[in-house]
Amino acid sequence: MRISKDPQVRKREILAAAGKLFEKYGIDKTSMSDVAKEADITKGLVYYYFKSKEELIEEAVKNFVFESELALKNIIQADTMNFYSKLSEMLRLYFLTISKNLSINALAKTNPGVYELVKRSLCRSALDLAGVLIDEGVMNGNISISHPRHVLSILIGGIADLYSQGVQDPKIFAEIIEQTLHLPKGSIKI
Amino acid sequence: MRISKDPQVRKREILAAAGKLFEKYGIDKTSMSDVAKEADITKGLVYYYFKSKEELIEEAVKNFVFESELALKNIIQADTMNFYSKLSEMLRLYFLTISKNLSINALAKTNPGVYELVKRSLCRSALDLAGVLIDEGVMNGNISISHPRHVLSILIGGIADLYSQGVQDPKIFAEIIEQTLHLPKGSIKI
Amino acid sequence: MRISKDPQVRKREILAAAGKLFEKYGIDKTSMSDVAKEADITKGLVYYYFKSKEELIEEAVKNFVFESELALKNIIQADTMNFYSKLSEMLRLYFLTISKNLSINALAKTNPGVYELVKRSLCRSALDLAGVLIDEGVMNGNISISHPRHVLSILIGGIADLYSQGVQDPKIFAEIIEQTLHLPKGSIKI
Amino acid sequence: MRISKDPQVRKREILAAAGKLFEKYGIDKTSMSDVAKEADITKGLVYYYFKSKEELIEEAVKNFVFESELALKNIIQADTMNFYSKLSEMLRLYFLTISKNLSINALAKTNPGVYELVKRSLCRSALDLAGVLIDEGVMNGNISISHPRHVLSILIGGIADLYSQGVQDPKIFAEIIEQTLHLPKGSIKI
DNA sequence: TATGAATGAGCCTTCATTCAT
DNA sequence: CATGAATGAAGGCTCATTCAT
Repeated sequence: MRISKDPQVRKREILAAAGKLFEKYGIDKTSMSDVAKEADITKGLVYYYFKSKEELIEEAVKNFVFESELALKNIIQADTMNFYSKLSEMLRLYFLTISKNLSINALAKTNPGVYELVKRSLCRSALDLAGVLIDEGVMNGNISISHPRHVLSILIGGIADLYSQGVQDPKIFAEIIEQTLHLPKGSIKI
Repeated sequence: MRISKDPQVRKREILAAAGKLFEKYGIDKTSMSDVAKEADITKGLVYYYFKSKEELIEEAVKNFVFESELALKNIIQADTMNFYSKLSEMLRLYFLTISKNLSINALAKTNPGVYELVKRSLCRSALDLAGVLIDEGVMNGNISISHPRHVLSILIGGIADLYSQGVQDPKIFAEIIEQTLHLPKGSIKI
Repeated sequence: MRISKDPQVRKREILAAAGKLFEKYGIDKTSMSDVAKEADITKGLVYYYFKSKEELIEEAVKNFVFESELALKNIIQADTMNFYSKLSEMLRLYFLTISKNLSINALAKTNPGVYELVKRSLCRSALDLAGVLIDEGVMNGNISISHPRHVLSILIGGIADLYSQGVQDPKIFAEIIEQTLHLPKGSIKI
Repeated sequence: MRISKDPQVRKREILAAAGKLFEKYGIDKTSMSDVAKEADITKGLVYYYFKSKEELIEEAVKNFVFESELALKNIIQADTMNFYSKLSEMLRLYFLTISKNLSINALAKTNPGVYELVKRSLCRSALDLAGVLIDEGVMNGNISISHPRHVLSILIGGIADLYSQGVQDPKIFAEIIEQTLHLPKGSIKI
């Protein structure tokens, strides 16, 4: 039967369906048919909203990153916390993001061109946001290491990898981060 | 025209062609036809040497990892250097491997099942080898941080990422490593 | 150019095309491309209606057997005829079936797995139906030979073979059948 | 290693290998590679002895039929037996042939064009040979039915089918044959 | 908006056949 | 005689994309 919906809603539904399948099976192994089935519509309609698979991918990824970014932003910009709390909070959120959807990685690792989109995009946003924190720390004297942004970058990527390899104890990460950023012991509480 | 070659040579050529395309475009987007074309032979011949695409992939990956491992082993097991030199040497080699073939990552990141094979295999081997060094360092008192292996793991993955993002100055890496492992300044020379 | 048709019609057309080629060239030597060409559509569309060649074969065979069965049933179950008329009628129909589509045999003999499906299915149905007649004849005293069902089976198969070898005079068959079943001369009229 | 053999021997070996595989898997599903492997030689050599697969098939089938014929001939032409003994003997042999190598049927049923070759060839030879017997019987007054050759043909084909469907009791066949050829009870002894 | 039949290109794989050695 | 590397033409199947309704 023929169900008409608000275009915006439909589009979001398709994006959601695509995102779900992309994460689960990878982009290459997800066909437009699959997406249509998952969204409970016909292939034709998918093409009505997205010119091509490529466009669908692009938007799905944007969607993805956007959601993550949003969450990060909200928390990190809170002005009520001190440096260490913010860092802690941010890390907690980061782990949440990683664990809740190991899918970020799934999506990323699974797909060629997309990898850059997601990883870079996520890292850029993480760096942008966390970077401000870092700068703040540097200015406050809370952070004294050199190349703080690069170190942050290494941490962000490396931690995600470690995590996906099974190391998931927050305490360990806290210690490692303190150590790596040369922060006082116990300053990070995840 | 018909050019016969020593099977060993042919096989290597095919493996090389496959490796090249896999790195460049990803495995899924490289067809057996592409491989044949790149190797300047017919599809049929590819199948003469490899029962299936899967087998070709497997061997190409093995090939890949093997070469990297070999190089790492050779250098790291040299008994003539002290801790810092070995670490330096190893890092130099690591960068060489990464830079020469960003392909490791390319290959790895691009492909689902393959990702594990390569990354795990490479990381395991890097950790195995470097791990010994680290342990040595711990025993010697050269290394005093906690979770040294995890930190190493983070560094290995994170550095590769940073590198592939365009940061390629060895000095920076040296500094970061010294800092992260809490080694004396200037101890690492890449 | 693009011609849309009622799916049911299309499906039947494909089945018909497949049936035709299967009979003519054998299943193995008929490719999905051939079927598509014969049906004047693209391969893709064949796969739109049938998941695989196997499924197409299965349905084509079912189609085939079904039609034959249907006709046999209708006539043999008529209650208005006596034993000999029924037998005559049935034989007439049998020859019709054979001659109209020598294909039954063609299809059957040509294909390994399929052979059983068709031949067994057709013979079973023929035996089931004719068997009732035979039993009736035995009870009426119209048939007095031993192993009547086996004899029937031999006749059914053997007649088809003879027929396909060029012997097609109904009178000859009538005589042979009378003789073989030990019926009065002239009782069978094809 | 390179083993040279008498060409005639080699050819026979290849024919034997082909025959074996053709019976076991069917002609279409037997590749020239398979034949070469079975004969423990290379594909090239198969083509040295047989211009094409078709030629190999042809000769393999001839080979096949020839062997069967030979056996039939030998027995049936013995002058020491009376009509009924010869018929009995011939039937015994026929069953032997069928049972020993249901392969005849296998080969036959499985392959399109080949079916005719084998079946016709075998039937022709059976008819030729048995036909003489039948004629003898007719002349002697031992056989009084009409269309004796056609009946024979039906029996030959029908019996093989019945046999392959599981009915394999010689007594039943003897009875059926006596009955069908209108011979005295007990005259056939298989 | 929405449907779903239809297309066409491309993919992995198999195999009969050839040919330089 | 014999080898086995090399070719080329299909074959079964999938899927992104289009289009008439």
